[in-house]
Amino acid sequence: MNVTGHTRRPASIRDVATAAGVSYQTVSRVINGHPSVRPSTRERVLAAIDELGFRRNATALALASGRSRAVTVLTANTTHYGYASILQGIEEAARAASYAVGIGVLESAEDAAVAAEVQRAADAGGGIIVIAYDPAGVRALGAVPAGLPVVGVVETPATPPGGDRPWVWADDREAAYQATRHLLSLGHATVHYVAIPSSTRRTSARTGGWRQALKEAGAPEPRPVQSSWGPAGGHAAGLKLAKDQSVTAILCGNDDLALGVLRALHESGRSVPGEVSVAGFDDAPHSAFLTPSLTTVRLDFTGLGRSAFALLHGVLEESAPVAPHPVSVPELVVRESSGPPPAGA
Amino acid sequence: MNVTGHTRRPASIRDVATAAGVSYQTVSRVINGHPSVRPSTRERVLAAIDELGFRRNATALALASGRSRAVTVLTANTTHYGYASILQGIEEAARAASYAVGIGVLESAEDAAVAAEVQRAADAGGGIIVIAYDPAGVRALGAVPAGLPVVGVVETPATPPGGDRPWVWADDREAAYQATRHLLSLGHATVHYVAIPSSTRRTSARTGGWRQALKEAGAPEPRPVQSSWGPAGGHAAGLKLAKDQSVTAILCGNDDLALGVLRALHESGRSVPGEVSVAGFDDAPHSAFLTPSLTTVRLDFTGLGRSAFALLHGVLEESAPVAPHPVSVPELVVRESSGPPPAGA
DNA sequence: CGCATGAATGTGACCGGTCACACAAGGCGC
DNA sequence: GCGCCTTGTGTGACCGGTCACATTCATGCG
Repeated sequence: MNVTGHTRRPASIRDVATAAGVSYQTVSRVINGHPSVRPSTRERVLAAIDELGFRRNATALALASGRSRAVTVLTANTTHYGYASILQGIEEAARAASYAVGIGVLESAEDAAVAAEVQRAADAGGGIIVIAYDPAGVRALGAVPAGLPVVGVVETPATPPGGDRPWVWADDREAAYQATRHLLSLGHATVHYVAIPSSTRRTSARTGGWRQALKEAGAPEPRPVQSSWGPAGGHAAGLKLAKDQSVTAILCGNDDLALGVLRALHESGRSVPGEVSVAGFDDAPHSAFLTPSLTTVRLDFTGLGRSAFALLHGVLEESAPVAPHPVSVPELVVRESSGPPPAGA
Repeated sequence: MNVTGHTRRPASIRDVATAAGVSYQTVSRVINGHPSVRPSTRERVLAAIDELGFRRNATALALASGRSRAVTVLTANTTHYGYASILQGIEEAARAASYAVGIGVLESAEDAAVAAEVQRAADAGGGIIVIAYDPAGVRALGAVPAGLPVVGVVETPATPPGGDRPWVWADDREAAYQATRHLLSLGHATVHYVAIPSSTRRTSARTGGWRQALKEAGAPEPRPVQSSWGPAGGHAAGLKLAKDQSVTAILCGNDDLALGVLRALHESGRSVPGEVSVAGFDDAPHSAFLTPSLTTVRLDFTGLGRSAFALLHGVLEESAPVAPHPVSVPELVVRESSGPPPAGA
């Protein structure tokens, strides 16, 4: 090991070559595991590498070979539970594969801003993963120039794509369906829905699953309440719904929204689950500890992130066969916030 | 603009040079804003750049010049509110300065694993920001080889460092002090503390602020309850404290912990704030919407992240003067979860 | 025994930029 | 009219790897 205190320029393969008495190309062969290197030579080179503390320069590798072992994740948000968990999953998988992970935040959904951010991601080299749950993400996915390796993390598509499309998704349509059926099965006449901002299409996957469950049960379909991502949005929506005495069950587009709704119901003097049942979406870490604890549907966001990376990895390197990603089954988690409707209803 | 559909190799400065009828060096001068280029020449080059859709190759730039306009953030976690917010702040500032942001997660605090992750960050080139609120982070900060540009985001240091040290921190010591004084001022005999895992030192900054407030008030100092980061840890700690009828005020190391404590008190039949007051730390987005809403101390994590980047930016480029980062003042947010102790106590 | 074959290694060019320096043309002072 | 400085531009080497090809030497086979 290099123990000299000087912060000298790090050793290059030519330094190693000189130290080992071979050509730089032989060093290159050794670090790349090329078979036709005499064992004794390999030994000497490895010794020199160790002695000089050589590390292969990632920048030079990227420039010379074109491959860069890097992913850039484009996302509108890094703090919300779902987004953060997907990012975590990507990072895990990327680290395991020795890939570097970069992030770019889509602060605005405006076309020019999105395009600029996509450009930056493209400049970084390597692959791109776009989290396309919102308008900014959807636009970014669309703005990625053809030919670049990219994978989208999207809502459940209306019709499953050809199987080889570079997209992954959690089955949030099914999740919404399950949650709605759960509430209906408790005896509620219908279920109201507080929606997260849709990705761009008229009907988001979550809304679709909710609607389907209502339709199958012959329940009336109330207008969904459009909201934002955070608890404040849920709070506002909750205050509105609380005024309507006929509302006995509310499904929320995510757990943060549900939190706001719970608070609004509390402030309006309506008890949960006595008078109104509430269900969330995502099973965020805090949901089990709320009072009342929140009935919700768990989605495996971390696994989704891992799948996204695996798919991209397959696109970037021929090796790993691009198995169509396993859509994990959402899991209904029944807690205190849902129960039968009040007797009078 | 290049409108041909072919995914051809992107244009290099030599392509632009040929198109504009100049040498590649002149193109280099134009894209770097070098003054001595005849306006008419500059014009022609810019036209060629536009026509070919030329973008400067970041990898080649990094290799040739040594500067890489990139930051890698090393952190033990990306999903907890504080960490995620710091990351968000860093990203914002980095984006504004046209820097790429990479992340590396310290999954284990084990020395070898930490060292490997630090190596990866170093390999990426550019600067490093280490979030050192926990043992893994602290070790990573220590493992960064001398000579590399690095900034640490740390707990309030016991004695403010020389002013030019590449560290930033929020005043969490003061924040804990304020929260504790608030609870004492309501009439509580003392305040119990549920601690997040300390960074490594015996006494964390938060613990120190709490202790100081107790000491100044002449209040007895109960043993802090060591816990984890998430609500589950707070729940366990809360169940223990709930059994002790003398406990009337609890300060928690963060809002997630406080959430778990609230739940534990609820399950134990102890009312908040009637019998027990609870205060959190960080003012996470959901804290205002809990029932009861959570008294907490707000820390500007996003601003902290921005400061960290600004400091690193100053280290990497001589330009921006390295103003010592402004330690923002924590803000006590009094909500429903704190009140006077029960009459009998 | 001569030659094709393959293993082990070396040489030069290249990736796309930057840097140091050379060089031509024009303006100015003397 | 000469030298000198400044402005504008071009040439070659270099950053640290990879790639394509050349070279050397030992081996197998007709």
